[in-house]
Amino acid sequence: MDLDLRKLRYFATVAEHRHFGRAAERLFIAQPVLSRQIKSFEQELGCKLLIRTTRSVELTAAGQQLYEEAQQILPSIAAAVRRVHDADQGVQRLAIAFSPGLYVADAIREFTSRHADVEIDLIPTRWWEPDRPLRDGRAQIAYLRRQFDESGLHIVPIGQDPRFACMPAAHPLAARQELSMADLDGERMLDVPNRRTSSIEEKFELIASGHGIALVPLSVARSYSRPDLAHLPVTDAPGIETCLAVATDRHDRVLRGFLETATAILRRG
Amino acid sequence: MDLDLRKLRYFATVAEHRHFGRAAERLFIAQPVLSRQIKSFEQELGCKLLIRTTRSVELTAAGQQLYEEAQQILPSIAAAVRRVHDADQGVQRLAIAFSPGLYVADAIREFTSRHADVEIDLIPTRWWEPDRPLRDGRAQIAYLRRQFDESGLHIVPIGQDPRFACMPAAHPLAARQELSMADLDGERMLDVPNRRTSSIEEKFELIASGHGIALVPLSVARSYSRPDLAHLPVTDAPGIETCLAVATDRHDRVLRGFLETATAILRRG
DNA sequence: CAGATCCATACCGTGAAGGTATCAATTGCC
DNA sequence: GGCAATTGATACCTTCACGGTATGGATCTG
Repeated sequence: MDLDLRKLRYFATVAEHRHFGRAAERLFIAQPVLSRQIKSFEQELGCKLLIRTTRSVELTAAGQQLYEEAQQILPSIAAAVRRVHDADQGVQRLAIAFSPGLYVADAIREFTSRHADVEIDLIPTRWWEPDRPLRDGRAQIAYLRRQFDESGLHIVPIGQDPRFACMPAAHPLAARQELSMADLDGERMLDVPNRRTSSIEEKFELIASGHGIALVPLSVARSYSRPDLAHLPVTDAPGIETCLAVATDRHDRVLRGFLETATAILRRG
Repeated sequence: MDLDLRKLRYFATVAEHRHFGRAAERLFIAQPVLSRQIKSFEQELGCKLLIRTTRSVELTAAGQQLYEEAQQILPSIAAAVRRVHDADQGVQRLAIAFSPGLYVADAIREFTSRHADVEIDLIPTRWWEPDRPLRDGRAQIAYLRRQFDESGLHIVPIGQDPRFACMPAAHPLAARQELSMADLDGERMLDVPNRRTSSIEEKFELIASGHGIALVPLSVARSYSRPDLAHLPVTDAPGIETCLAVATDRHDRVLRGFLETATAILRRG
């Protein structure tokens, strides 16, 4: 019924070396023991894993699949045990779910500088279900763009993320204090990432070299400031609403601390 | 050294019930056995997991952490074993990595209808490292926007995804059959999709409420059609290059089949 | 054909897991 | 306060899985 992790490790070593003798040596056990363990493992699983001749060891389809699974499972178990030991040493932990569209680096940097003892787990989510890790308990906080008000979640709007126009410092508009969307009419706007740029850095390269102007959220503008680029607030651009969702059943010190930090970040602008 | 999954299951059951007797009953073992196994488990891990009095059972911090880990580990192991059994029954499997910005549903639907015997694993990636699952063996195929030519990956451009202008249905241009980039001069263009700024849904909200026009790939236009939006092909807009990356070390029938399907999809338009 | 290589089998000792019987401690009732 | 009930821990026994050594059978090599 339970998968035996020791046997899984034995199997993974044999699969890696394709050789019982060398695998046994690596595992610090005698070769006959390894043969017997693998055989027993195959019986427990109910399927053959290895095709052995006296001169070669090959993987069956099931064996190949199990080998790939083992390469996921074994390190993840080791990491889990490490986290348990950390918790035993008093390390607090906060798992934050975020969709790729949301910029969380500032809040996390600020939070970790204040709470150096708290370990952060970043859990990437699929953008169409940003609340999933929250619901299945894998995260305590989730970043969302729009407002979910589904049951069991507590939504905390942490502010409008204002948008900035990013342009070359030499651009005529760069002398202004702020802009409106009307000022940008007729400007060449970069719809990135496009065929030439996919990284945000390349985007700023393009802007700096005069290929156009882009609208970016405050947090991006702040973290990519360079002397040859100007960022101007666009007063009437629709802000991007960012929310934090927290599960209703947990309200500890760490969680409250992060909410405060995240809110403060956006407020400060 | 190896975590004992049986003991982990025992512990998880005790943690769930907070009661040795009932947990033992659920596990179909005698209560003293359970007590001894938990004690042994704590010694193996090197930390206390439970605070027991004769009338109550509580979790320590380490115990709480381990309980959460167990809720991830145990189902994932069961799923892994299922996949191994599937593989043993001849079920082929294909893991596809994709960043949220890339639309893969059409290709997958088409592929599964042709290869009903192949199980698809969808692996969401962080957009800044879309090739990660490929490199660590968790996926056989990765969707990318731009051309990575890093070592060990084989890049297959599967075509230009033509771009459509998305605008309110009431917009003057919406009556046209097709557009050129010149027609869009002076229009307010929305700087999305930008993985750092906005969800797709929000983008279409903005467009519908008259805040601008956006260029979107065909696949996105097709899957987000709504009555108040119009999508018109832009004949001279540079297409968005979509690539598939495959690990160089695997070239089986299933993988080749998917490449063909994905290419055909984009060709058909 | 002889020797080397390599995996499998046979057999043995140790220890962990499961069982039953019972103890010790706390709670609750009278 | 004392007694019964509840609950987890301990003691002791049996079985079986895991480790070891010795050896067999098959295949490749010179």
